[in-house]
Amino acid sequence: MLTNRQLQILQVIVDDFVTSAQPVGSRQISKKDWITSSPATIRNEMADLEELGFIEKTHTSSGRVPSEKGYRFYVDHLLQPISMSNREIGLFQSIFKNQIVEMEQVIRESANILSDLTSYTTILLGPNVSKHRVKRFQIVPLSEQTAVAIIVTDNGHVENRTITLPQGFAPSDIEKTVNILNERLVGVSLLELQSRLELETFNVLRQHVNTADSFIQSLRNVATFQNEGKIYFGGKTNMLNQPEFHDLNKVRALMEMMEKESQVISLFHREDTGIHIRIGSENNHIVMDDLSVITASYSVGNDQEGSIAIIGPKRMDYQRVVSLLDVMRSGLSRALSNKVNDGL
Amino acid sequence: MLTNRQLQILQVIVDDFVTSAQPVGSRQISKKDWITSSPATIRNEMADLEELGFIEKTHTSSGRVPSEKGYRFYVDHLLQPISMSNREIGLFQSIFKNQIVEMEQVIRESANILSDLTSYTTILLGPNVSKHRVKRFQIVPLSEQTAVAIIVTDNGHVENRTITLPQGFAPSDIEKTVNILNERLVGVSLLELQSRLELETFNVLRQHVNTADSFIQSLRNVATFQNEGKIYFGGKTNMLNQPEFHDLNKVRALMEMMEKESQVISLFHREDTGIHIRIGSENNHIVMDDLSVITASYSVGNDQEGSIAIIGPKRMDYQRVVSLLDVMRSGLSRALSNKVNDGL
DNA sequence: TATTAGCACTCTGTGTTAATGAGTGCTAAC
DNA sequence: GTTAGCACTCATTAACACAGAGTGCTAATA
Repeated sequence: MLTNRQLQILQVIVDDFVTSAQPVGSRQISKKDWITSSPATIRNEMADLEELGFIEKTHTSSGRVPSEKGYRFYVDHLLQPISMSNREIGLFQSIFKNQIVEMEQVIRESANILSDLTSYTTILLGPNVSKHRVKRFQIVPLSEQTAVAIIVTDNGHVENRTITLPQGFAPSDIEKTVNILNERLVGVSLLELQSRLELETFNVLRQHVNTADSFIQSLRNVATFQNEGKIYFGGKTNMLNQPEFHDLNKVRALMEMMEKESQVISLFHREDTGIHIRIGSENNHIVMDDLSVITASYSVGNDQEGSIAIIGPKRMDYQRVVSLLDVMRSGLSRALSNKVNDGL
Repeated sequence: MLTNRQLQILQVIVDDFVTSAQPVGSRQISKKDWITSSPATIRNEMADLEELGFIEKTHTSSGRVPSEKGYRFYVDHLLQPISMSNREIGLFQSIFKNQIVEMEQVIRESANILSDLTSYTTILLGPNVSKHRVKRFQIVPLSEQTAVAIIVTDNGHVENRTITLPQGFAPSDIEKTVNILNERLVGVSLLELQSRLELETFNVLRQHVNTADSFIQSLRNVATFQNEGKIYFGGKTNMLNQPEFHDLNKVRALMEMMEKESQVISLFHREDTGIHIRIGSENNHIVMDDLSVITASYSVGNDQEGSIAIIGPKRMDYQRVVSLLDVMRSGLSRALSNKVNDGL
């Protein structure tokens, strides 16, 4: 168990290092006016904190830097919520107050504002369409052989695919197909769509219209969706301003990581709904060893729908980011839920 | 007018500098076996070439480097088409041969393959929707107050917007609206849609359905499109491997530039249809002073539809990139045109 | 017993100097 | 017109000294 003084010292080390990015020395700590001990005493305490694994030296005679364990302790025990400035509150309200219609726009703007306010990088995982339910099918013919298949979901998302029509497929066949699909599949979630299509409609379709196998295959194709939401970035280049990214190799590694969708998605921990913090190696990804990720999820209606992540250096302003994320999460949830419930 | 020997020397300087990124010295040039002169002679010629502005020294006693004027001359007079390797041809065919349905996927893949083959960055400007023509309108109600408006264009593109319905708007009103829109606006290009909507349909709508001003405003909104195609990137991080990007500030400036849509679009010169090369400061953008951009446009059907750009260091392999771009341009045009004409 | 002042020691960062090497320009010879 | 030879320039690198920041330890102090 840490003594009170040790807690104080750890807190100063983390706070100072977060703002200055420089190792913190005993003299620097002793200067804080709420710290009464002399540098020598602090050095002794620091030696103990180091032995306990909370802080590290970058070389024999340098000041101390928080270790991952140190950050973890800080985050778990020393973090205190802070309130936001008026400017910040204003910015948030500006996204949500306008009667905004396009969900995509709200999300895009949220990502930008978050990254502006934090000067870190924001990743926003959009609502996962696979939970949405089919509201309406539509097939619009483009030519003799091609058409566009459209699915509108209950909260206004539109999916579309180009499909190939069987030879000699008449407009009436299209109409029949659309009717069959709408009769049987409205209300089905996109996740189940593929199997329900297979079980309930293909046979019926074969009976009523001139269906070729290629057409069935096209329809299968229509019912295939990405099983993760769309990814939005904010402030991708903010990271380059952080001193830990003076190393070009790190920059490249991170940029390449962010180009790969699957790797980006693996940064999120979607198990749970609260705010989560992963520090450095806790992310299980070499590229992220010097970075921390803070995630939160927002909901639309009752479902947990999407996630927000902020990526910054391990030396991140955890307090601030956690507070901002919390506000943003609830703001987004409220804004998007209103939009959907708007008269259901 | 340059002598034959001067041409040879300039060519070697550009070619060698392109591959090595190191200033080229007289000895190095004399080693090429098709160069017969001695280093001293070459030095004299180089002094002349420098006086003419085709090459430069980085410092008093360094080898020579092509100037912008030198590159420009090289590109205008010394460039010779090269043929592609089997591997490359194979890669190209792999995109186009599969019966691909989604235009977006073809474009995305093209961008990736181009950047893989060149190890530069590719920007692909997708087809500009504003030239497409309306094939079908559709309005799908989501709730009492909201609906999704959908426009399908003649080549299968789908645009959609969420709109707000006037109070007490009945399903039959929606049907009437859709009918009026389809009767009057099918075949109109998206570019003209806004004005035609204004002139020809709003009055009719006011007569036949319970139209609120907010509804009219929503429809106006529906008819507003981005007037440039969507932007696709390939190999955004390739640039980081170029030695000229060892400078972090340049990296940041470039990355920030690529985040801004308008700046990216200004890189294209869409006046004309051929292959265009802009070298360094010819791009009129500080960030691009050390970079060259090669652009080409592809067409779908008869219209010039989209553009491809490859961004690399000024010290770029112009021959190779021009050849690749030429193949890609015609491949893309053919693939996308087939897709559209497919039975018109 | 806990704290603190003092001091030797360690490591980083910076500025200086010297040596090396690649390349040029010029002159004189071919 | 071409080329060999030579003096000169500049960038790069290594070696070295020195200042500064910080530590750990010891001995004195409250």
